[in-house]
Amino acid sequence: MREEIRALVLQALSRLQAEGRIPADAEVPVQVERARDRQHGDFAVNTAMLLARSARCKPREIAEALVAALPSHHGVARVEVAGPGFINFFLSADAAFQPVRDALAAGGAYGHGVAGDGPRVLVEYVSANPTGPLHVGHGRGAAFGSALSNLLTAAGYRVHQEYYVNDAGRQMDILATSVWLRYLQLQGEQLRFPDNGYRGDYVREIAARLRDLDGDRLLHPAGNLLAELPLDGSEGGDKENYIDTVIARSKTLLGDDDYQRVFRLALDTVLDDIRDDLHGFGVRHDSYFSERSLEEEGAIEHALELLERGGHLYQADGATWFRSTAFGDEKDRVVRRENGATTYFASDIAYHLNKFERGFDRCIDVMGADHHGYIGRVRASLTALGRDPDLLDFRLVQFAILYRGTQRLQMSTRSGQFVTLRELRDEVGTDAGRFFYVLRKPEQHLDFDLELAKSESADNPVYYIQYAHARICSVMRQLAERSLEHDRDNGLDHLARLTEEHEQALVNAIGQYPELVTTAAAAAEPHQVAHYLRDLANAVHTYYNAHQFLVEDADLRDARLCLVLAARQTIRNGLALLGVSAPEAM
RNA sequence: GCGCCCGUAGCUCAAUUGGAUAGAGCAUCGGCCUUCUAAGCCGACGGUUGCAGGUUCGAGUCCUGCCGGGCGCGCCA
Repeated sequence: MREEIRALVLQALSRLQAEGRIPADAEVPVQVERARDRQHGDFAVNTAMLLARSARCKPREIAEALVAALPSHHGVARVEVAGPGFINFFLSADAAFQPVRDALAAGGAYGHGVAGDGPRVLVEYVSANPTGPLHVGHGRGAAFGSALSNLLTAAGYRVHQEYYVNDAGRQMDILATSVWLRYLQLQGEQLRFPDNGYRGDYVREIAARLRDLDGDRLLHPAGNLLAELPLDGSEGGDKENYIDTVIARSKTLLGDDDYQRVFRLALDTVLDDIRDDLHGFGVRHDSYFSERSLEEEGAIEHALELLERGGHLYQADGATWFRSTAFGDEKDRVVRRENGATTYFASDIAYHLNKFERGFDRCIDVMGADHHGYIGRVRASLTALGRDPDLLDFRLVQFAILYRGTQRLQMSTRSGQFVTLRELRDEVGTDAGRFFYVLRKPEQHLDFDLELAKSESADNPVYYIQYAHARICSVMRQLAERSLEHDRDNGLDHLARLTEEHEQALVNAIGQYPELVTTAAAAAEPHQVAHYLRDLANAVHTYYNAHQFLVEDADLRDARLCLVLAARQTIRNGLALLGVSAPEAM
């Protein structure tokens, strides 16, 4: 309908231009927006106001002229000029009920574009270092990225969801070494654990598994490991230097094959756990992309070579630098260290280049807001490589601050308080967890109150929406109990009986869903879906309280049931985008 | 110091991306269950959108400068 109104206005415009009422060269976008207020009809057009200057004429006069030139249309009942020069469109009753017919006909596809023919987009999210279980801090990125992916899919994009696995860095060596040290302790070796080692229970569990699988094959006397070590941080030394020395010695003592054995087991175990955790949270990536594979397949050298060929690299202080300042970055960045190793940034250049080489039309990186410093240099590298940096979007997700009632939770690993995503899921459930994480726009800090998320009360917006869905299901159960049946076709034939204000408000809300999906997808803002659903649920509850659906009059009853079933379908579709279930009973 | 993000009702946040009288929830107060689930509904109270300028038919939204808060500024990942 929106498009049809647009077409009508365009026709009126060209008529006025032909008559010379407005300049022929005036280029004005015709924006059809949904009226906020029922008083202003269904749709509003602001074209007259935009034309005022170039036409040197009062907006209201242009609006009057436009209305006069407007072709008639069966879907439009009435057109008014209002306010400073808005043109308000009132839909005919028949056109106004179209959303009900659409929602019932399309079912799970209502509001969702045709799948599989849009641009290909890569959404990268979570990408947490596989050095331990997911933290509640990762939960928001997971919920956001997943909802965004669903939203883009619904809007017609072909979405590929990816997790970038940082399996190549020093942190991974610290993990592997931590596991081995715990393994040695399990075998009865006496040694002190490094300050910088990973101390979580999961490290001991991996160590125990290593012992079960490999017995004492990897056992080395602790004496060999501990001989002539520098002082650790708590001993007055440098903890970074200490752990690096322990890592180096572990590699020497174990040899390449055995060290890799420990490394792989640690990585695989942690990654399996992360995957399982995400699945439990309704989050599914299509692929896990290994940073190490970039190295192994020469992708990093490939990227650096391209930069070199373009003259974007130079040598200084023994290292190789990328002249990112030439592309707007604050300072140049090292890509190859003095010791010959490439940096994490070099991997990132190669990874992003790889994304585009795989043929995606667009890429979106969802990451924590603390990584925003990375945007400039990654964009710079893409530009240097001859790619269009505007095809890569960054969505920064701010931290979530957890509360238990009014008490703010400290989320340090050390405190042993509520820290993992799994614990959060266990406590509040996937539905509430996912909903609360995406309730706020991503760049806004999020206060996540566990008590509220758990509460089965009116305060809890998740239940409010789910309850609206369950109530409609309950009505249908009541219908069956009364040995009545719903004749859908009869209902659709009598939609005109739905004349109550609450009914029109509900139809209106249902009709907004398709454009909401489009808008929210374009803005990459899943929170719009959450807010929309709250409004839709409110329209359902209000209607429910004001009117009986199961009335004697079969025509009216069938029509009302068509309306609430359309609402139920819309709630279901919207909740699915957020990864939240739509229970039939509560 | 430089860069990015954020300042909206007592609290937590929206605002169709520049539109009409800035809206919800919570909290407070007052109503509604003999009727399809009260996890619901209706009403009241609550605002100089951090401050000061600017841009235009129109600014919470855009530009400038302040004030306040968060994050970032490694040959770490």
